Amino acid sequence: MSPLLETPVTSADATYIALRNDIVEGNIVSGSKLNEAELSTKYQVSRAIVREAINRLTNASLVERKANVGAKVVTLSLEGLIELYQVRESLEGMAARLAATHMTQNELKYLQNLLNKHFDSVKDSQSYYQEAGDVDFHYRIVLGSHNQQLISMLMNNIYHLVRMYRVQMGMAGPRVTTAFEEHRNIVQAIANKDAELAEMLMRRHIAYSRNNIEQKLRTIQA
Amino acid sequence: MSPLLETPVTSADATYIALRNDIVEGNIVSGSKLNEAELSTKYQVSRAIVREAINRLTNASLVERKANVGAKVVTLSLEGLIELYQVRESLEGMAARLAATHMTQNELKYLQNLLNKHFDSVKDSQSYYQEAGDVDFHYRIVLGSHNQQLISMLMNNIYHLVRMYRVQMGMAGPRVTTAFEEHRNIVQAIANKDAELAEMLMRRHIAYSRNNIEQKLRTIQA
DNA sequence: TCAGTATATATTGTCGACAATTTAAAAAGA
DNA sequence: TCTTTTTAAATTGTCGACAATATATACTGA
Repeated sequence: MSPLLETPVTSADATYIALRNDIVEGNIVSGSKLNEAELSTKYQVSRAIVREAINRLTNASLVERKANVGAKVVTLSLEGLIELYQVRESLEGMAARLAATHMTQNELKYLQNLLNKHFDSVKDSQSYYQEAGDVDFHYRIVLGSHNQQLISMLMNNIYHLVRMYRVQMGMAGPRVTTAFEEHRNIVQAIANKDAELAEMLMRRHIAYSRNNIEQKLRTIQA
Repeated sequence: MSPLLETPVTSADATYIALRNDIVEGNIVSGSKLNEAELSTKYQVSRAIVREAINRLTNASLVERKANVGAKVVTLSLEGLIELYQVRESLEGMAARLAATHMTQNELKYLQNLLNKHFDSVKDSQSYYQEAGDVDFHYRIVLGSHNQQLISMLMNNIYHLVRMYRVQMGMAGPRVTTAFEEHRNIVQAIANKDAELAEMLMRRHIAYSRNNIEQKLRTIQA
């Protein structure tokens, strides 16, 4: 599923992943303080390990740390979500542009295959597929950019926060069929090696998503 | 000078900054291994502190770490530089776009002032100003985006690596007058609140820089 | 001589304890 | 009663030591 199947080698890796999941899933509530000693007993590792995990999460913007005071789980907000999507639009747009020229035939095939499976599920209205399928779609294009800097930023940082917003603000979401159309056009542009168009379409795709989410949230708040 | 004057509060902060500088400046050569015990005695702190510093540098892409093996200073390459500039183009383009709508009057004034000073130095051909002035210019626009995610990425990660390339591959560089023109047009677009244009001009500005550097490097290698 | 194995060394990963700092509670003064 | 100061508790920052892993060296057998 996830193209980067994380294989924790060290104990710190495992703790990082566990803590990250608990934060993303909301088991540790957004905004709450992270007590190192507490987490140490919870995950059965030394405080040093917990500290390392927390440090990593700080770079991923899931946690905010203040010297001599401690770390808090990031507070989710509409503004934060918008900022996040602006960055996504920028980076994933570039990823699509680069994918258009750098993607291999095999990578492209995988993507088209994914699209077909996606199409079937849309047809049968198995909307449950949408979530994972959408994630994989975006992952593959990012990987297709072959830009390590870009890949690292999105995979290690941005996407975890995106997931956190998705899970906790609950946007499994409609837009299934329209999003599919957009995906199809993006793949087409990449297949045609039209970098300019690929970037533009990806940017619009994400901008639409952002608008959609914003609107949804506003109606909830109203 | 640097808008974000780093004030190290903890010993780990100071060590991180010291180590980072030594890497950026090339005192510790690109590609070499980082021995924790060695650095521990060098900076007069415990190994735990050194480890934390190394971890931070890993996220900034200045260091690569492999579990149970160790950390190496990143190896500079033309490909790496190109990837870096692609990311810059993407992110700083977005920063300029956002700055056009989010920048305050004071921030804009500062920028225009900077431009004037820059103009004087170009006129007097004090090219030494160019370096710091260029850096500050880009910083201010990024800050003007008021997007914390964007600011953090560029300030904490990208720019350190950019500086490392600048220092070690030695591109104080010409392009003084042409770059100045480009800067002027970007500021103009921001002042006019023309987000679209601001982004486009910033992207071109960085793309030009990249081409310039690439060309320079190729001639050296040839 | 070389391949493979076993041993020794060096280096990273992990831990518990102490030091420094912040926060909470108690005491003192007005 | 309220503000300020002092004291105590809790939490983070730092350290040195031990455990686990990887790398280098020495050894064995063909």
